[in-house]
Amino acid sequence: MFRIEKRISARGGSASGGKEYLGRVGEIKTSHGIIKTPAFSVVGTKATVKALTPEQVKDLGAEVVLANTYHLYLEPGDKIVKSAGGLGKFMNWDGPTITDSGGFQVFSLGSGFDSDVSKINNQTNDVDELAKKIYKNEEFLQKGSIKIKEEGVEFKSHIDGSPHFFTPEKSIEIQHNIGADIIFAFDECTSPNNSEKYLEEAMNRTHRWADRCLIHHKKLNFDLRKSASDPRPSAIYGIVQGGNNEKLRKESAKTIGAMDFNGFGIGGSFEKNDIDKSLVWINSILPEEKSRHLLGIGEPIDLFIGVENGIDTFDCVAPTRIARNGTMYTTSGKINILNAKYKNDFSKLDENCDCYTCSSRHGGASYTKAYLSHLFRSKEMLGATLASIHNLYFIVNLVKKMRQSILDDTFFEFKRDFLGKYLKGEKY
RNA sequence: GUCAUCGUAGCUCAAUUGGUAGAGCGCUCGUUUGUGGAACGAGUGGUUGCGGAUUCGAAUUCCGUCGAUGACC
Repeated sequence: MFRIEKRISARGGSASGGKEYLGRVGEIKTSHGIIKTPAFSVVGTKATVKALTPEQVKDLGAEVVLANTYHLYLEPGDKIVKSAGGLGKFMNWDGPTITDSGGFQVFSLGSGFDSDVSKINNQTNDVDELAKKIYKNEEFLQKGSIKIKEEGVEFKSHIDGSPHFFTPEKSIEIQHNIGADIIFAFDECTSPNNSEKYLEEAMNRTHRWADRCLIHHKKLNFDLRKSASDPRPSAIYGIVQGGNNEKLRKESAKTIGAMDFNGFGIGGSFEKNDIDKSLVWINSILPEEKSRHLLGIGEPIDLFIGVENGIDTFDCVAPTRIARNGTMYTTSGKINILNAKYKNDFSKLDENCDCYTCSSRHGGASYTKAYLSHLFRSKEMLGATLASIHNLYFIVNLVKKMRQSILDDTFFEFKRDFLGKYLKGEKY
């Protein structure tokens, strides 16, 4: 299902310094179309890209949508999605789809709950402070609102508090009902505040779960081929864990990489400034002929790091989430449209952007910062829509440009030019 | 004109029998990386209409004054 077209040239220009690079351009074939990689998958957790119609999502250039197992299981229920004809039909998206397994919710509703940790660790290096956090975190895991067991994970619904039990088999079953083209193995997404001992324990559990997911997935696909007149079996990706630990990351890549998955997800937490190191550890080990998805990463600088180091697909809520809250990407960095200076600024959001929000190519005047400022200040829904279109276009297109630059042998020049402007001279 | 009620942050309002002024919204700034997030955090902001009096101490009691609202002449 995955084909590599071209690799970042090791000899390509002085910027590469003759180093070997893992980055590549390729294609993933799904039964709902081809994903040209590297590609950014937009996130539509509950079978909708928040604030946008599927037509708008398509128009801004998105190729693939990622939805979430846990959320769709809770509402409206995976059986309803199945009855609707699957995720794509249900939400009126005819392109490729992915579902995440619910493994991230083990983190976000578990040790990440009610705390300010995210999967990117950008916090203190103070050893005592870290020790305190690790202690607090593991205390929480003992008595928190989720319980992690060998068999699976006990959840409490964030909607009504009702109890639910997810096993690897259950997650795969739900994902088959939802019916995305690519599904993920059920894993445990760990926190940056987990101790090494816990990371290892969780990683080994994730590996055992990966095995169970694969077996159950094959069984369901086998049944599907026998019964359906138009079988469209999904592909399954295994997930590499191991946190920010070199030994564990390598071990996980080796173990998961050796299993019979169609591709791989790279999950868990990262150190903000060391994402590239982790990716080199992992992607040097994963079989290169299979595709790799970096879960939940989507800041421009991180996307460059991912593409350079062999990531084929990404997904991230950042573009849509920050858009709804008034932050927008521009070629010269992020701006908060709610800042006072934009009230009277009648310039375009981004002079260099061709999206619906910024460009007059769409049959009218482009929207001004002053207008967007007004929409956000008065909490008008259109603000979220225009900002989401812009941010998604910005990110989806950025990755497309990276793809083209690899084809043109200008990846490093493009990276230098883009980040030079985006970070306004800051070091990267 | 008379009587009543009321004047507290930009706005709407709090403040136990007098103990030295708070909230929500707004405003300013920040955060957001497999969506518990159209969310969250921080900051700014008042000689309590004005002038007196009583008291150790007044947004709170008393007198005067200005203003608002209502009722009645």
